[in-house]
Amino acid sequence: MEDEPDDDDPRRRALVEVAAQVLAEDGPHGLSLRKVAAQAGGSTQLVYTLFGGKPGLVDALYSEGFRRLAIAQQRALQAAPPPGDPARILALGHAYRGFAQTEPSFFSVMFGRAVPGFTPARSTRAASRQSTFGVLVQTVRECLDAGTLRAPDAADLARLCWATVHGLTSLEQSGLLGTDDVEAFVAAALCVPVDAHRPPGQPGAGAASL
Amino acid sequence: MEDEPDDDDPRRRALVEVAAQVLAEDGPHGLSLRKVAAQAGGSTQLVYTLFGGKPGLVDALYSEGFRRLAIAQQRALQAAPPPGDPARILALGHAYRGFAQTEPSFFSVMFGRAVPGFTPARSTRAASRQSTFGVLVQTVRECLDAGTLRAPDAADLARLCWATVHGLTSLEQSGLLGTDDVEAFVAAALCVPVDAHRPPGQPGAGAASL
DNA sequence: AACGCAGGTATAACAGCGTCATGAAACCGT
DNA sequence: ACGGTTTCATGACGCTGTTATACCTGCGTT
Repeated sequence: MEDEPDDDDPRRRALVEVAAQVLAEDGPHGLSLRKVAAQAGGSTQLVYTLFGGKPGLVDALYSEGFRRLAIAQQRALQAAPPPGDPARILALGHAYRGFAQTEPSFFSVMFGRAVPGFTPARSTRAASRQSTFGVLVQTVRECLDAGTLRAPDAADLARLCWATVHGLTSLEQSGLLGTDDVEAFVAAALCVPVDAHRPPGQPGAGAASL
Repeated sequence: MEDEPDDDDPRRRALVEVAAQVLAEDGPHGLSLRKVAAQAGGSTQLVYTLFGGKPGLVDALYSEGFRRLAIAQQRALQAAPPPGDPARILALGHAYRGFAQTEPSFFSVMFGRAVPGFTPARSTRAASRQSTFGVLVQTVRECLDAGTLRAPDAADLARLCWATVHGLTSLEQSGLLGTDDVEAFVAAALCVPVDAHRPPGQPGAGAASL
């Protein structure tokens, strides 16, 4: 009766690690159960006993992607100014874009329906969302509390920041943003959703970032 | 030697229409050559003679998606205030979101790597982009010329608007935006990238839209 | 210690996929 | 009317996810 994921099962973690490597190397299209199983030294049945099938494995990969994104967020915040500075929000945005560029296959699995039949489980989606979006909300809230940003609701502003950064990143990855000087444009654009809510008289985070 | 797409070939257009129907009904995962061929009353070879393979067919579907999006844009602008009013930009945003909700499978093909091996051809991507993004740039430029909006560059502001709307739409479709009252939030958020660049003293397009 | 039962694993098969080679049929210019 | 070219349908190949079957391993009982 006990069929909870049991995420600490070392065999599960090992298989997810192998699958993550295959995903990173061969892309979402090359992620096949036979390749993962072979590279893990077993048979495809392994995936079925541990994950119930490919969707289960991809679900674990989905979580793993958000876990890595959360790590990138954490590192970005550690290298950023202390809490209350809107530059921290920009740092999160750059970390987001950097993650998409470093792990485009993970990004596609998380946001782009890259694996044909897969839709993340509701609980997985909620948990993954919370682990990364919560950090952004907290960062925004610190700015509101410090008075360096003004907005009616922290979560709403965080949502808007996320959407802007995600849209820029997603369009850039799709090659639709326009090829001329993408880097500079994105760097400048990332300042807008923050500056738009900054009370006047404060120095902006500046377009000199990135 | 003549192997240009010849987009007016009625057989091509018919097959694209059938494929579009299969895509809309069964999703990107259910889009198989055998099903398209059967529904068109032929064999899979048809796709190879007309499109050179599945990527070619999907490439045509990609263009078709942007063509439909352009139509939605056109209709939205016809029902919007005359040129120069920033509300036209909002109307385009709502049309974009409406398209994503009406044709989610097309949206996934266009922006989300929904078909495993497919990447749009460079020329297809450029043409598709121009046909829809050009409209937005033009609409923004009219606002800049009318003085109802102020920004250093029309294309840059248009890019930012697109990214914001696309991010909101994409995250909403992925179920990651947050389930509580998505509609109202999106409606309000769509006003921000416009209001942020509006010279003070002008009445905003208001959050009462949508 | 030996047995029996349960669970996990590997093998092999099945249906479906995109793709391509083969033969037949149709079309078209000469 | 004929010869050449192009197109079409059929079937096969290798791949995919999934599943049934047989084996084998390990644990609890007697």
